Amino acid sequence: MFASVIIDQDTKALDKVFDYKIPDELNIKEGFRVLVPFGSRILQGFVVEIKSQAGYDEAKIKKVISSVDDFPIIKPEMLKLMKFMCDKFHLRLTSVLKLVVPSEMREGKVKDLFVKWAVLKPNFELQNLNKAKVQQKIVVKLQELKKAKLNDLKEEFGISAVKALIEKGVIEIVLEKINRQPYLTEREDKKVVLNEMQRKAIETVKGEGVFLLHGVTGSGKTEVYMNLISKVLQEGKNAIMLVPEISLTPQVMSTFRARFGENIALLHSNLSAGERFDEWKRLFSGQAKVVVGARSAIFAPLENVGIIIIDEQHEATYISESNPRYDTFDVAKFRANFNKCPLLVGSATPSVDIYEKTKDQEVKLVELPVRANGKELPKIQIIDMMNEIRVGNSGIFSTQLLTDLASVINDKKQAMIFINRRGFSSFMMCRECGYVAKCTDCDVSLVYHREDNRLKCHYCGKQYKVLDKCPNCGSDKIKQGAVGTERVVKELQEIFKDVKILRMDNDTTSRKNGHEKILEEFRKTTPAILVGTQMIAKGHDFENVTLVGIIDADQSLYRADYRSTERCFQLITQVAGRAGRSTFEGKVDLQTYSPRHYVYKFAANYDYKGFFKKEANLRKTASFPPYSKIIRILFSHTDENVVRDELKSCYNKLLKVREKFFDDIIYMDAMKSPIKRIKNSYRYQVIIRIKLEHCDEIEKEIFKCTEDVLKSSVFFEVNPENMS
DNA sequence: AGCACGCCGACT
DNA sequence: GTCGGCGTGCTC
Repeated sequence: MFASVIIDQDTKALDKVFDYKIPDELNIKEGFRVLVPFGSRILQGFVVEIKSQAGYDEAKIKKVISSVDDFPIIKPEMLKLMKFMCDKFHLRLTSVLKLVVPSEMREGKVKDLFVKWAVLKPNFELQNLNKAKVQQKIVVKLQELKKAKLNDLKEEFGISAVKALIEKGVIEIVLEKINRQPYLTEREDKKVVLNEMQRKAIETVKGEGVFLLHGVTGSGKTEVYMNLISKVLQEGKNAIMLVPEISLTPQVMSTFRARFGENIALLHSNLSAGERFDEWKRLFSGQAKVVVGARSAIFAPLENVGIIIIDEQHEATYISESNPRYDTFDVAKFRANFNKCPLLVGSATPSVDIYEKTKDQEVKLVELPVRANGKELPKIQIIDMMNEIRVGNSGIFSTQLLTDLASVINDKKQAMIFINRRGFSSFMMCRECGYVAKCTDCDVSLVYHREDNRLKCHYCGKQYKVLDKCPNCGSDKIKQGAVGTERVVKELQEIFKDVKILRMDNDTTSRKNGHEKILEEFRKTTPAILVGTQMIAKGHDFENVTLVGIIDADQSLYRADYRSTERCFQLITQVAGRAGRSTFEGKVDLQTYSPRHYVYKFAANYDYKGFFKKEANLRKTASFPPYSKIIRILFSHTDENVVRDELKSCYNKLLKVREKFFDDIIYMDAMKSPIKRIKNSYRYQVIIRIKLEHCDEIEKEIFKCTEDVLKSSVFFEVNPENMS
């Protein structure tokens, strides 16, 4: 028999399987970790296939040296998933490998899935050790103790002596499975009374298929998730639940731990590699039956999965934008299919993309239209900042917001000020009339590029001169629209001198636990104002927050992205959800320079369906996803000439594809990437927008065009989240 | 990724 | 003459 082995080294040159002969005495199956001779070295690899015929010159084939474990590390489902991902996202097997196999089990690391005991072989030859004093000592010790932990021996006597004894056949290594201590957590069975809607939702989600749980903020989605997981456990099956990293707060984790006790494995970014590996092992061995974690938890080595849940479905974190680029939803769908179980995605603001799929029942819609506690959603007031300017207030804060802040402080309550500041690129807007510079061809906002002082369209690459006068009203008050957290804090502090004002953004939370410390301080201070970016919009419930201010709602609106309106809607809804979580009434002050934009009307009324209808219509007319497909091919290499040449030859082939499918390809162009150099690599890209009808066929042809790109690394993205 | 093989410069 | 620079290419 022969084994197809992938070598655990993520390079283009090694992205193929290497065939080895399996010696009769070795019991090796698919998914096994093996040692193989590779060139002049011995490397670790993973068996992806067992076959009776070698796909290589048999005279040149080498033998597998040994297996590392006596069971497959990669389970059959995961092997199939790896192959699926390679196909779907055009990845290398070796890249996908590191998602499926924890780093501890990869190259060179054979860690404590077992205790490795060293024992003496019964009939070894002592005379060989005459001169090796250290080795003799080891033997004496082992004669005394019968067995010793291999690592202890290595530490006490040095690696080389131990190694020598193993090579001479004096010591044998015996593996013993580690029995881990179960989790010690008090289980707390809080009986939560479910409402009719929740009960109905729980009943509906069963069998195969994708379900979308659309529930307003505070409608009790989490309770639905937990009940579904309990149900699955009762059936003797396992469950996977994904949440965005940012919402995996200590409170959320303890809620799940209290509910599922030792059945649960939590995978979050604060775990050390070792702790992460421990959880992985508990899942692998079946000790843990539920995994709750961020994106990568979708690769949990659970078998017999009864449900997969993705919370906050619209979050961009579910799309991996580096190294192995993949979309978690597709991975989840594959696993749900394989396990013949439901995939449930939930959100208060589903992506336009998935909501569109509910129309033809491709995704089944389950709704939770009211808050579980029966409370009204906070009132959202749209504040026209153009009007503020007209009445002579050109500051950051509207009179309304300042009045509301003052009354919050007076009531000893709390407020959150939300600032939208993502990335350094920004749009140009006239402070006089609200004009925003847009691309003439694409109807998306232009992005200011500092390095060459130009405005660029991220969809077609067209460039424009920077404006010094508004083309609409002639005013010179046209500038980039970005306000920083620091400035907001500073100005607020000047107005409210004695009030505690906390700041939370990437700068203040880079230290470990910086996040928690600030939130903790905020929690116990009244009155207080918390100023922050995206990260304050998620998960945290502060019962004293009665006011939420959104400073520059337009920021998300005019990002150079067809999805910017959708994001703006999601953001407002989420931020608004922070206000009035408890007994107090909440209010949201939404400041904008374009108050008549349709997104505000729908967001202020919490009218998701209305928004969807409008947005879907616009996308359909403009042929943007989900009514078309955007493919981005990113080339990068340290030598700019190499990327440019390879991109060019690829582009020439693409031109032929365009000729062939002329009516289906809406747009295609090659350009520099907006961030043209990252980590010393030059980045060029091709953007192609195609109609849906023949898109699979066209996609295949497009991928073919990049096959003989040799030096540059090539990445593909479908409907990219951002184009940097 | 590594490591071998290979074809040109300055040195015991 | 050869020791060694790192460019190119292969690893079942």
